[in-house]
Amino acid sequence: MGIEIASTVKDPERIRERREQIIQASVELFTQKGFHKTTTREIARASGLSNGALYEYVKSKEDVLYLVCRHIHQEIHERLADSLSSHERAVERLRHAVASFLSVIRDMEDEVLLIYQESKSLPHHYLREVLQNEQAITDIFVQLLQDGLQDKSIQLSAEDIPLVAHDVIVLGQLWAFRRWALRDMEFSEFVSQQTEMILRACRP
Amino acid sequence: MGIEIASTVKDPERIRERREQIIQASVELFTQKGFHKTTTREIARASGLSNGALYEYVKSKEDVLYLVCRHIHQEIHERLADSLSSHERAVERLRHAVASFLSVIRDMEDEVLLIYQESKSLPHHYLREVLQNEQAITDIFVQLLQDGLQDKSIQLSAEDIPLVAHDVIVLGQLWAFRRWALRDMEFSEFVSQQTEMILRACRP
Amino acid sequence: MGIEIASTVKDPERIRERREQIIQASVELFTQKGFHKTTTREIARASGLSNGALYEYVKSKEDVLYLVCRHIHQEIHERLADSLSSHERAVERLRHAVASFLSVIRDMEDEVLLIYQESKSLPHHYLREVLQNEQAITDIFVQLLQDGLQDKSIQLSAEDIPLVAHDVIVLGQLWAFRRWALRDMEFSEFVSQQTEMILRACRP
Amino acid sequence: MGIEIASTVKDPERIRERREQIIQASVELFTQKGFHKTTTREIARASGLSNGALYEYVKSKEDVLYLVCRHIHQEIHERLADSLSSHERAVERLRHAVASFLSVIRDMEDEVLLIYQESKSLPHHYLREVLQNEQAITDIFVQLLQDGLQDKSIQLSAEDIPLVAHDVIVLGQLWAFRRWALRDMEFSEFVSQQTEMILRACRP
DNA sequence: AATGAATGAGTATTCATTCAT
DNA sequence: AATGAATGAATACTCATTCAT
Repeated sequence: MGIEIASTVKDPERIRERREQIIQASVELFTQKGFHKTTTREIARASGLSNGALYEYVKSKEDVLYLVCRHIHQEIHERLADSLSSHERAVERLRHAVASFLSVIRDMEDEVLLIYQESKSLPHHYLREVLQNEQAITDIFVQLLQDGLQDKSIQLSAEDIPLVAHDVIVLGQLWAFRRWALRDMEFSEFVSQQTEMILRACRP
Repeated sequence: MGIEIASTVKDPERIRERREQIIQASVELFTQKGFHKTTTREIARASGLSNGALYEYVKSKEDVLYLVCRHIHQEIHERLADSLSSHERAVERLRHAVASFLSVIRDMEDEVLLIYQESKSLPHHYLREVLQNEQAITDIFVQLLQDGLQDKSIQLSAEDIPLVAHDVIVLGQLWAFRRWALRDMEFSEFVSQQTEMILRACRP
Repeated sequence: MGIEIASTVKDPERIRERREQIIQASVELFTQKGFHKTTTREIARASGLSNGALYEYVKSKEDVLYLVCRHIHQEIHERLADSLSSHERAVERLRHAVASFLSVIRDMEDEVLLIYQESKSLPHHYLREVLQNEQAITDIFVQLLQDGLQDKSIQLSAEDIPLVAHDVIVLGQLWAFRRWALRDMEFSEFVSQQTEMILRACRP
Repeated sequence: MGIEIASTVKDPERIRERREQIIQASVELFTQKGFHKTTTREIARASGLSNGALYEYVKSKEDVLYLVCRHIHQEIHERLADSLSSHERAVERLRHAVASFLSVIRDMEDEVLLIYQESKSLPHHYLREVLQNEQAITDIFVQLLQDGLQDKSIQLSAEDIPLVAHDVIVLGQLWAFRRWALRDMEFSEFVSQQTEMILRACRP
């Protein structure tokens, strides 16, 4: 899944493990210092690898950024997908999904910000992939909205759905990238307001 | 207004002109290549200045970034403020303000993105200032919402207003930073959907 | 006296005045920060001149250093020459000269150090001149020693005189360039010890 | 011994070797062109290292200067200490030490000058160390003079000893930093005169 | 597979000097 | 005579990447 990254190492399991280390270390570093101000030496050291070993699992610093972005998206996607409820009415499933999504955003504030701020440094082919992953998350809400259309628990014209789905995403991400403006707000308050905002869009 | 940036040049008019050149050139460069990948040489050359002259108007590369961010915010703020209508009912003034804001975002897509992606590279004291400017823009909508509360054309609990104002901002900026997902959408379509979304939040 | 330094300014009196300012400012700056770490801008500013005006009275930064070195030597030479006493016996005149010389060194510690540490940065033709000035000061002691030979108040073989004169100089300058080692020593103590050292060399 | 200088290289033996190269090259360069006019590129190239490799063995240009000064002092100290004779009477040991010291100064003219002229460019903590090393050399003579006091072969009041020791040093260094004035003098002549001067100070 | 030393291109910034006004 | 803006060469230091061992 995603773009294959070349490695000089044969054992796939070892590759998996080492890249796991690299990703853990890099998320930490990138969120703290930013991609450009993090050196590959720092990445190697924090990953428990030597300078040279790093380049056996990755061909460039940009590869690391891609791995990190992909990993973050995977985690968000997975957590969101896992939380999907099985209420009968789609609108209820949506309400739950929004709540879950907001929780994920809260837990992964720094990571969400990281993707927004650093993904522009990705080579084009990686960026495309990353945007697809972002879309895949959005599509979860697209699906829920379509379900709602079907079961009539949501009132929207079909062509409005894509944008509404994006709206859901950014209304959630707001918690991450306007955090500086929301210092005093309780997360629960945020959840109820944003949920209300979104659900209003789904009523006639 | 804003943080004073030292210059070795005495003539204030000349400083204004040259910094104007620097800003124009840098917006272009930063939006195309990003702040880190742009060199000061490129900035100087594109500004029509020599390497040395650049540093007579600015003390560091970060100064340039701050000037750029401030400039962008000023332009957005000004255009938005100028467009405020004088309808009797606040809700109408809000509707117009949203429309204007979205136009501004459309015109300044790259600049909006620039601030989101590069402002993290600012030294702390500059960043604070930049965030204040972002807040100042948000406050325009805070004011409109409060007006609406007053004249009863908007129904919201007072404590919800700040977040709604931020919602307005990100629902607008969405056009800029999720542009890749909206390739097929007409701007007018975007405007009407987002306006609807926002106004729904203001009704009982 | 000394090497003529070109100037684009005609009025010799004005040149004298301005260079006086330049020298005063530069002695201060060079002793504090060293020649290399002092910029011509600083020199100009501290001299009360504009950047450009500085270069009307001097052709290069090295010119300034030369002016400074010459000025220091002139002052030392003058103060030493002025203090020469008229005792009948040369050995007494020598004793007084040594005392005067040590006073001058004490008063001009920083300047003496400056010449030792920075004169190597002078272009060759200036350096030669500066060394001649240093020699001229030494020659005052050469003369006194020769006088002593003549009047028999000093016992030395004639060929030893030049080196003894240099010894006098460095035994005096020691106060300046090993100051860090003499923190606890009274100047008067220094004077009496060094005088004794020198006079012993002049006895049979 | 001395201040530890950080290196990114692990193998201590390699560090020793490379720094040796760096020191050799830098003594040459610094004595010829001075510290400020020598570039780090020149240092690297003359050391047989790449630009980057230089900075694996040293963190700054000032580090190189410190290494050079320390090396010079070490060599002087070692050669002087090694030459100490075992004559019964301290005054004889002193005479020999002076002769050895003067030989060392002659062999290391440029290096002695280098320390005098460039050590002011050292960061404070390095300068302190360098002055301590200079003092350590002086202390060898302090010790000899004290021995002489003990065995009565030298007549001095105890409190005069420190300054006399410094006198010995500068009377020796004179050969290095007033070389321009001593072009015609035989070194042997210099030795006998300075030795005589010093020994006279030690007699009643 | 791993190490870590080596490479060298790249970059922000400074500053002596010039020159149009 | 004076100003001060402009120039552009120069330079210490960094860091992604390679490669011998």
